[in-house]
Amino acid sequence: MPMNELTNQRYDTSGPRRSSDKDARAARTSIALQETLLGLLEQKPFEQITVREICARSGIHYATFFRHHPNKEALLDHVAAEQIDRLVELTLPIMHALDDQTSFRALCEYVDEHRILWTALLNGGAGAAMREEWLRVSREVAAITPPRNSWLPVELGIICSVSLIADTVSWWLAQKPSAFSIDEIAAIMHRLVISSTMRPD
Amino acid sequence: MPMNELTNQRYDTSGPRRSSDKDARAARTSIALQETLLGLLEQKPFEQITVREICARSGIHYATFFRHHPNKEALLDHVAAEQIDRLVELTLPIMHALDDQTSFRALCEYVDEHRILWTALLNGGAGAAMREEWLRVSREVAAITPPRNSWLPVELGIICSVSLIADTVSWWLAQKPSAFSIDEIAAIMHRLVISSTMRPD
Amino acid sequence: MPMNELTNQRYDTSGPRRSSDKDARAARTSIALQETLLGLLEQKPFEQITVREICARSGIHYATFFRHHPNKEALLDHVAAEQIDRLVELTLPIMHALDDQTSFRALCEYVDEHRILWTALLNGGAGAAMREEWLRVSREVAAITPPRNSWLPVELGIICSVSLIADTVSWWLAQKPSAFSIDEIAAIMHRLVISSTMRPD
Amino acid sequence: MPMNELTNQRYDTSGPRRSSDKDARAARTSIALQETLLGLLEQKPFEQITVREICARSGIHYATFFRHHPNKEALLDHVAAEQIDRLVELTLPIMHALDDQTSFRALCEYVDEHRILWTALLNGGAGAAMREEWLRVSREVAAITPPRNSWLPVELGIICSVSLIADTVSWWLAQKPSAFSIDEIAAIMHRLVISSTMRPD
DNA sequence: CTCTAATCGAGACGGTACGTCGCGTCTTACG
DNA sequence: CGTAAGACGCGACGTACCGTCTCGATTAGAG
Repeated sequence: MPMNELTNQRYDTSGPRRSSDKDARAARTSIALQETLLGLLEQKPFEQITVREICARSGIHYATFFRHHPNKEALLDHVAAEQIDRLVELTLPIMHALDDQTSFRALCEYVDEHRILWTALLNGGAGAAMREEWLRVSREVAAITPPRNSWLPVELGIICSVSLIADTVSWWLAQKPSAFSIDEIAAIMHRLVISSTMRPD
Repeated sequence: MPMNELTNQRYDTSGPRRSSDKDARAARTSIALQETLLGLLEQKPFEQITVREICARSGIHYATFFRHHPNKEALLDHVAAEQIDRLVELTLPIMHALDDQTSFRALCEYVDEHRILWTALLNGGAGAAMREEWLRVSREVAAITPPRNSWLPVELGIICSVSLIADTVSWWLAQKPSAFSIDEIAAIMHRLVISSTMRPD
Repeated sequence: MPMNELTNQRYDTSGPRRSSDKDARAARTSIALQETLLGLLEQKPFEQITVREICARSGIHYATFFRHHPNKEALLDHVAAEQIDRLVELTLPIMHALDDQTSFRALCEYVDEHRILWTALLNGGAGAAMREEWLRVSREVAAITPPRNSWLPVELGIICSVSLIADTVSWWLAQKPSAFSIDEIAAIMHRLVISSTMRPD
Repeated sequence: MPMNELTNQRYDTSGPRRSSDKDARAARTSIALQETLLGLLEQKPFEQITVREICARSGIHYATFFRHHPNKEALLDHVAAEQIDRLVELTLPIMHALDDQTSFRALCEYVDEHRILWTALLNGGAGAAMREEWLRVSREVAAITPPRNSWLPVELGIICSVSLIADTVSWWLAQKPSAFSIDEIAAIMHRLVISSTMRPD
C-alpha cells in the first residue's frame, strides 16, 4: 500500500469516489495522468507540480483527477509503486536464481535504460516517496527470506540496504552519463550492500 | 550553507530582509522562533506546521517572522544547521584524537541525551533537511581528510556514510527506548560504516 | 469604461480572472458584492471599507472577491458606472425630447427618491469615482451633441457642467431634507449650468 | 486648520510629539519634507507615494517624519495650505482693489509661473486636498464679503466658484502649454464664475 | 563656552490589509 | 440526464506600508 511521502499517512484507496479501472475510458485517463506526471517530473520537482498542471497537460478535466486519486500525492504513490514493482519484478527472480551481483547488474541495466525516468523519480522531489515504496516492497521480500547475520537487526538492515542502493543509483544518475559503466556501479553497489549489511558476524 | 529540503534551492541569507542579530530584541525573537519550531516538531510533521502557528506560539507577530526568515523552510534549515553543527563539533575532535568507534559512541550518547529533539528532527518531516545539512558538513569535513579507499568514489562514500548513520539513528529513535543500549548502537553503526565505506580494497 | 478614482488607471476587465456572469452563482455573488458595498458606503467612507469587510458582510469568501474584481476600487468603479448609467438613461431622453429644465427636474426627482444611496455615493469617499464616471458618460453624450457656444472649449464645458451638477446635488444631499424642494434645486441647477456653460457668446 | 482629504478628520497638531520649528534642525527637515513631497508629486500620484519614499529621498529618517507630521496626509495638507495661502494672498488684494477680471489674471499668471508645481498639486492625486483647502479659505474670505445674489445659496455659490476655478486651472494645465494664453484663460474663468454664481437675479 | 535638552539616526516590531495560489467540493449549464 | 466546465469555499502564503518603540549619538542655543 503506497504511503504518502510527506505526511506518512495512507490514503483511502477504496473510497466510493475512485473510478473503477475496468472502464476503458477510466483506464485511459488513469494512464494519461501517470504519464503526464512522469513527464512533468522530468522538468520540475514534484512539489512544484500542480494538479491543475497535470490536468491541463493531459487534457483531463480538473475534477476528473479526483475521481482517480484523492490528491496528487496519491498519484505519485501510485506511480512510484508501479515503477518499484517493475524494478523488483525484474531483479528478484535473478537474485533468487543466481547471486546478488548479477541481480544488481540487472537493476543497473534497467535503470540505465530509463535514465530520464529514474532521474526524475529519484532526484526530482519524488525521491522520498520512491524510497518509501522501495522500502515497503523490500520488507515484503525480506519477510520470506532468512536473515543473513545476527549482529544487525533485520529491519535496520533492510533500511540500510535500500538506502545504499537508492543513494548509489541516485548519485550515479547525477553523474555525467558514461562516467561510470553499468558494471562499475553494480560492483560498487554489491560491495557496499554486501559488506555492510550482509556480512556474517 | 543550508539548503531547502524540498526545492533544493538556496536562500538569500544576506538579503536586506534579515534582521541584524546584533540587536538584543532581534536575537531574542530569533531564538524564540527556533525553539518554537523545535517544540512543534515534536508534535507534528514539519509540513503540517504553519508559519502562523509558529508565530502564535512564540508570541511573535506574523510579519516579523519574515524579517528573520524568508519562509519556514529557511527557519528549518537554520535550525538544522545549528543542530548538525553542534553534533559535529562534539564528535569531530574525538574522531581525530581517538578512533571512529569512540566517536560514534559520543554521537549516540549525545543523541540519547536529546531523544525528543532528535526524534523530531529526524522522524518528523524535517529529516530531509537534516540529512541535507549533515551531508553538507560532512563534505566539508571530508575535504580536509584523506580518502580511505579507492574503489568507492569519495562523494558517494560520503553520501552513504551519512545515510547509514542517519538511518541508524533514525531507526534507533523509533524503537522503544532502552531496547538497544548506546554501546550496541555505536557498535552497529561502526560496523556498518566502516565495513562498507571505509574498507580498503 | 470605468476609471479608478485614485490612480486614474484602467483595470483589465477582460482578464482571465473575471468570473463569467453566465453562471447563476457568479451573477448572484456579483450582485451581493455590489449591494454590500452600497450598504457599507452608507455607513463609512470608501477608504475605510475593506475587502474583508465586504466579504464578511456578504457571506462571500475573501478569495472569491478577487475572482470578480481585481481590487475594491474596481468594484466601486463598477457600481459607479451602473448608477451613473441608470441616472443618465433616465434623464437623457427627457433632455432630448423636452428641455434642460425638465431634465434637471427628473434628475433631482430620481436622486431624491434614493437619497441615502446617492448621499453615500457622492459624499462618502466615492465621490471622485462617481464624478469620473459621470464625466466619462457626459463626454460620450456630448460627442453626439452640437456645441452650444464658442467661447468655451467643449471639453472644459463638459467638465464644468458635471462639476456644477455634482456639486449641487452633493450640497443638496448634505442639507437637511426638505430644506430645499426638488423644484428649487432643479431651478438653481438649471440656472448655474445654463448661464455659465451654455450661454451664447 | 487643514483637513485630511480622505477621512475629513482633523489631526491633533498640538501633540507632545511635534518637533518645535524653532530649532534650526527641525525647520530644515520640515522644509526638506515638503519639498521632497512636491518633487515626488511631479512624478507619481499622491497615493502611490509612501512615507518611506519621502524619507529616503530627503535623507531624513523614517521615525523623524512622524515627529513632524502624524501621517503623510497631514504633510500634504500642510503643503496644500501653504500653496493655497500663497495663491490667495496674491489674488485677494487685487480683487478688493480692482475687479475680478484682474484678479483672475493674476491667479493665472501665478499658476503659469509654477506650472509643474500646480500640475502636480491639482492633477496628481492631491487635487482633493487642494480643493478642500481652497474651499476652506474661500469660505473665510466669503465670510467678510457681502453676498451678491439671492437665488443662489451662499455656501453652494462658494463651492461652485471654487470648482469652476479649480476645474479650469486643472484643465488648462493638462493642455499643451501655450495652447491657451493667460488672458484667454482668465477671460474664460471670469465669464464662467461671474455669469453663473455672481449674476444678480 | 559649556551643558543640557531637543532633535535626529537607526532599526526592530506589532499591526492591518492586500493580493495570490493551490486544493478539493459541488453547482450549473449544456449537449 | 449525465458530464464537463468552472465557481466557490478554504486556508496558507508572502508583501507592503503604517505607526510605535527603544536606544544612542549629535547638535543646537541658553546660561
